[in-house]
Amino acid sequence: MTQTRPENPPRRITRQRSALEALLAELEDFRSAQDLHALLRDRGDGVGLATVYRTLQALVEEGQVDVLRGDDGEASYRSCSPVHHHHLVCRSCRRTVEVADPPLERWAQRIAAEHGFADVHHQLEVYGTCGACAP
Amino acid sequence: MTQTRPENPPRRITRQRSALEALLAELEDFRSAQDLHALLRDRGDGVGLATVYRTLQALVEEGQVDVLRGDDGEASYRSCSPVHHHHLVCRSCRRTVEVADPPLERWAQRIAAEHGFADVHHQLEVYGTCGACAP
DNA sequence: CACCATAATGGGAATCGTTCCCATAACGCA
DNA sequence: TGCGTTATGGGAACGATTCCCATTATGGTG
Repeated sequence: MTQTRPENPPRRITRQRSALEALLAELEDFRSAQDLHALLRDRGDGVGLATVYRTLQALVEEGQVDVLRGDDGEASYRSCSPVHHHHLVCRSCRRTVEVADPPLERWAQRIAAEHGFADVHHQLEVYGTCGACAP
Repeated sequence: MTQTRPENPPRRITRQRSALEALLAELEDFRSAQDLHALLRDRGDGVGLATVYRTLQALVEEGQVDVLRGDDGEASYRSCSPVHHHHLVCRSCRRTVEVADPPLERWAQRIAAEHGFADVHHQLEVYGTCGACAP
């Protein structure tokens, strides 16, 4: 969904970055930056909030992390696979499953073309209530 | 996409609300609240910013307006038809066309069921560059 | 038409997520 | 080990949105 940028500006491996990547690797749901910042602090790997934001941004650009904007505008992050995919998100606990790309590409291209739009890109999220959260 | 709430709390028709609805009816692209606020001011129908936000919120709840969150988290609004639909948005000028629901409902239901998710809902937006904005 | 209970308004303060600034610390190649 | 450069972090700055609340306007009603 996000393209890796062509040039590779030297990116250093710092304790902070490693800590954040490690944390993200363990989580399987979307978390806000503030959330991640707090989790790191609790775990002992304190990282400045500004750094959390910066690093998260970098990870998104690299395509290693997906962002999702909540209805309140707050961004949530989650590590993701490098291939094109979409998400099935539990609206209650935010647990997330990556799902394959549906046969939508062709449809989107056609619809867009019919209206004179080019360079098409789509964005799809599926929301539901997961088994564990069902009453 | 948004359901009309069951009860109908008396909603008064004020000059401000009418002005905003009229403005929205003329526009066919997503605009930020601040944008709409400025447009109203320029046009002579000054409306307080807080009121613009409140009214916009009400219109969204009533299903008369769609919201879209930009990458920067800023919300954009646009009047919309009452039936289920999606959007084809120009990433340059934000001009928007409502497009029909693709044959996705069934796919979403199936995928969700496979993962134990219920009460499924999907959200899809298609981005592209419209004819007028193509280089 | 005047009256009233109540919902709506608006200006400014308050929130809150996110970014900026910049002096200091850490990385990694030579 | 040394050095040029990038990363860090704490606090200020920002910008969108919401809150507060005294004032005003709406829409029945008598």
